[in-house]
This record gives sequence, C-alpha cells and structure tokens, in this order.
Amino acid sequence: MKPRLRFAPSPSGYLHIGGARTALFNWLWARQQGGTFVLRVEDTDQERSSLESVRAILDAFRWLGLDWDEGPEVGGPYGPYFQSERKELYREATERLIREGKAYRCYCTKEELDRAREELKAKNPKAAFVYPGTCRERRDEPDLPFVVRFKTPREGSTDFVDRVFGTIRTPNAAQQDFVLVRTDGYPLYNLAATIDDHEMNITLVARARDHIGNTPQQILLYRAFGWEPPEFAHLPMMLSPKGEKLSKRHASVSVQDYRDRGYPPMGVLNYIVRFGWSLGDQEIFSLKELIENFSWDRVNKSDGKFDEKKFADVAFEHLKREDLMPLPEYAERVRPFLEKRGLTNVPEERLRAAIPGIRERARTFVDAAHDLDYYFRDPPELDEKARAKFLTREAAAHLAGLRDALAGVEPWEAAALEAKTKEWAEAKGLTMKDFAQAARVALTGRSASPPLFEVMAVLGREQTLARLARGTELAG
RNA sequence: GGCCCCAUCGUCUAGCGGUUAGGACAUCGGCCUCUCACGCCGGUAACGCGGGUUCGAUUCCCGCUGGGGUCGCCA
Repeated sequence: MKPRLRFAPSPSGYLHIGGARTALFNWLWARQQGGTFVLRVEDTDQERSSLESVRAILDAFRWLGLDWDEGPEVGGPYGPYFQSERKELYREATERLIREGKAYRCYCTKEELDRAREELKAKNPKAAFVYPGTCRERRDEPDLPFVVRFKTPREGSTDFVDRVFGTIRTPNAAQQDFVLVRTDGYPLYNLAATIDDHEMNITLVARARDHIGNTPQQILLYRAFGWEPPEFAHLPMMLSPKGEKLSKRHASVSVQDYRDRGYPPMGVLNYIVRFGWSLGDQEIFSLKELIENFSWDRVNKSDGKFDEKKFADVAFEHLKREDLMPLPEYAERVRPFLEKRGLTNVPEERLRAAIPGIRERARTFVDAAHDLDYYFRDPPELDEKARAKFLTREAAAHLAGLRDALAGVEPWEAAALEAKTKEWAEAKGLTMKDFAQAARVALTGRSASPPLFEVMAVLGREQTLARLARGTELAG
C-alpha cells in the first residue's frame, strides 16, 4: 500500500523552521515511496488562526520546493482540508462517543479550573493540576455551557510502537480526562487530528517529539471509535543553540527569514534534514539524493541544537556549486536582491558572466548582490577608505599607463588581458603588487573583488578603459 | 513534582562487541595569492559516572547524574 503522509500546520503564524523539518521528512518519504503528501490546515482555534498565515505557510512551502498532492488550492478526494470546514464530522463523532458513554459533558467553567490551577501552583509550584473528574459520572444535563471530555480508562496502559523511538508505554492513570470539544463547539487538536487522520486515510503520522504525549490520547480515541491507528514516527527536537525549545525569541525561526536573508532553499533543506537523519559521512545532498536515500531507520533519537555557522556553511555549498545550483537558477534567484539595491535593469548576459566570479565569495544572495553591484552601476560606488589608501598620486601614473596598454587588446578576454598587463608591467619594471589594488579600486570602487582580469572581461573594453581613466583622475 | 524520552569532540554526526573512535562546521597553524574569497595541508578536541554481562565494552543490561519534552477550552 502506498503511504499517505500529512503535515498539519496551525495557521497562527509563519512556517517554523522546525515545522519545515517535520514537513520535509514526511514529504521525502511520500516522494520516495510514491505515496501522497497531504497538507491539512488545523484552524480550529478561531482566535489565533488567520488566512494571512495560511498564505504565508503555503508561500514558504513553495519557496522550499515542497509540493503537496492534496490540500489547500489543489483540493483532493478527502477534502475539505481546512478543519474549520469539517465541524459536522467532529460533531457527529463526538455525539457518538457521548452516546456510547466514552465521553461526557463537563460543566466546570474555565474560570473555576483556572482558579484551581493557580491555587495549586501557589501551594506547590511544581505540581501539575489534574482535572478531578467532577462531571465524569454526572447524569443531569443542565442548560449551561459545557465542554466534552474523554472518559480516560483509569486502569491499564496505552502503548504504541514508534518507528523512531520503539515501544512507548504510558500508564492510563497518568492521563486525565482531556477535553475534546470547547465551549464554543470547536474541536480540540487531539480530537480533530484523530478524526481527520483516520478519515483522510493517513498511514503514517510523523511529527516532532513534543507530540509524543498526545499519541496515547489519540490512540485512546482510535480505540474508542473502533478504528485502527496509523503508524507513528516521532522526530527528535531541533533546539536553539542554547538547548531550549526554538521560539520566536531566537533569531530566524521562520522559513521566510531565511529566504529574506538570502539563503537558498536547498541549503535550508539540507541543513535541517541533518537534524536527526544522516547517511554515513555525507554532508551535502541534492533533493534527488535525499528522496532516494531517506529512511526511518537512519533517524536518530537525540535532540539537536541549531548551529548558525554550520548552517551558513551548508547553505554556502549550495550557492557555490554549479552542480547544486545551475547558473540560470542562480541568476534568477539573485535578481530580487539586486532589485533591493536599486539595480532593476540588469542584463541577463552580463549577470551570467559576472556570477561565476563572485559565487565562491558570496555566502548569501544578499552578499552576492553586494558583490555584483559594481558590474551594474556605472560609475561604481567608491569606497572612500579604499580610495584614500590605493588611489595615490603614484598610482595615477600606473593606471594611465595600464589603460593605454590595454586599449587595443584583442580578444577582450581574461587571458589576453593578463598577458598584455604582465608584458606592460615587466617593461615598466613593475609587479602586480605595485598597481593591482589601485586598478581594483578604479574598476570596482572597492579593495576586494574577483581577480582583475575577470572583472575586466565582464566589464568589457569600454567600461574598463573608462574606469581606469576615471581612476587616474581620482588619483591624480 | 508525575509521566515520557535522550546521552560520542564546542556543534551536527559515523560507529550497530575487538577501530590509532571517522567525517563536517567552528577553532588554531601553514600553503596558494593582484585583494577578498575559494581551495589545499596539518594541529587541538569526544565515548558523563558507577555497577554488571563478556575473553573483551563507546557499543548490551541496571542505577546515578545531566539534558529535553509534556502535564491548556494551543497545536
């Protein structure tokens, strides 16, 4: 049977980097096995859910290159894929549970419970409040607001075999009568997710380890409904560099942050997949390799801490290597970052000529756009420190001489330019060190750039000669 | 605190009874060099502790310690 996997985000913010990791594992397995990847929007919390968040999450998925077979925008045979549109299903299921004595109405108010929770906390800060079961055996049905609670068995234990963690056993006595339906009639996570995973025929639920505690509750529900539970696979946590749960307080937890900071999507994917999954000593993977090699038995159990430096390096590999990011794609992806610098009419041909020289230097597209700037801004912006240091009176003569020497070079290519320059320098008794930095500042406005002759080749004869001339003036 | 889970360099990890404990990032030296990078060479750096099992434990079992998760009318 082809597996059906799902990722079920709550649209109450952006796509979290940890969520992206979970989605990726699900997606990889679905793609490798020829299964189905479903996106389901868990918007049962009216207060926190927004359409704007749905859009942001879908955009993040698109940017990462993770497509979904069923879900928002594409539909599918198990829809609707928004839980807010499936209320009738939950209502019927809940009524059945109540009718069969497996769930009950609880009239305790949130205020009462909160007060009890606080009182307990005041007495013993470490103790956890457990719902005392006040309404568990209640027979009357007063005309008051109520929630529906699950009647958790008091005896026995609920066990399941996790694909990553193995057998996990939870004593039922440790579970309380958890709430299934809110006062407002909306279902809670455990109820809605269980019903949907069953109705949508999900075969494997893979999610982060912080859901391990929900699993027994969900299994209890599957049993109460008489359904066969899916398989479960829990993933170790991605923690902050300090080892805390990743939250908004930490830098860049949302996927769009990484996009905006100029990282390539595959760099993000490659880094996060290594949280919990590995294949021998291999560090860098293409998407294709991930799809081919992903397996649950290579997923480990221990949590990992996010390391910004390592991430930057992995992302850099994906920018640097032509085999991982072909030139046309690089050009397309860097354009928005050039536009942010005001460079809007960038000719494709020159862009492609310039990229090979800068891609091994730029660690992000933000850096790349910066490094590309002088190719598309004429005259280039001049770094004053570089000017003061290198465009000296002595340099003026060198620049003028170099300009004249290069004026007639044919063909206008790096090798010919280099040969001619060296010939000129030798005749003058100069070495590259004597004039290279001055020439660099004249050509690029900066003290750091790709090798001079590559810069000249991209700039072309006209601009090269003009900039050398202008450099002569500035120096003199 | 109850329940659940985890434990190899600073970080991500390989290892699945016998290895000089490997790789990557970071870090420290050096090389290359027209700058900045890239690249290359080399160094420092880990099996948390205590019991077992075994001829032999990083590896299997138990305890301790440490870390994390969870205990909502959030998901």
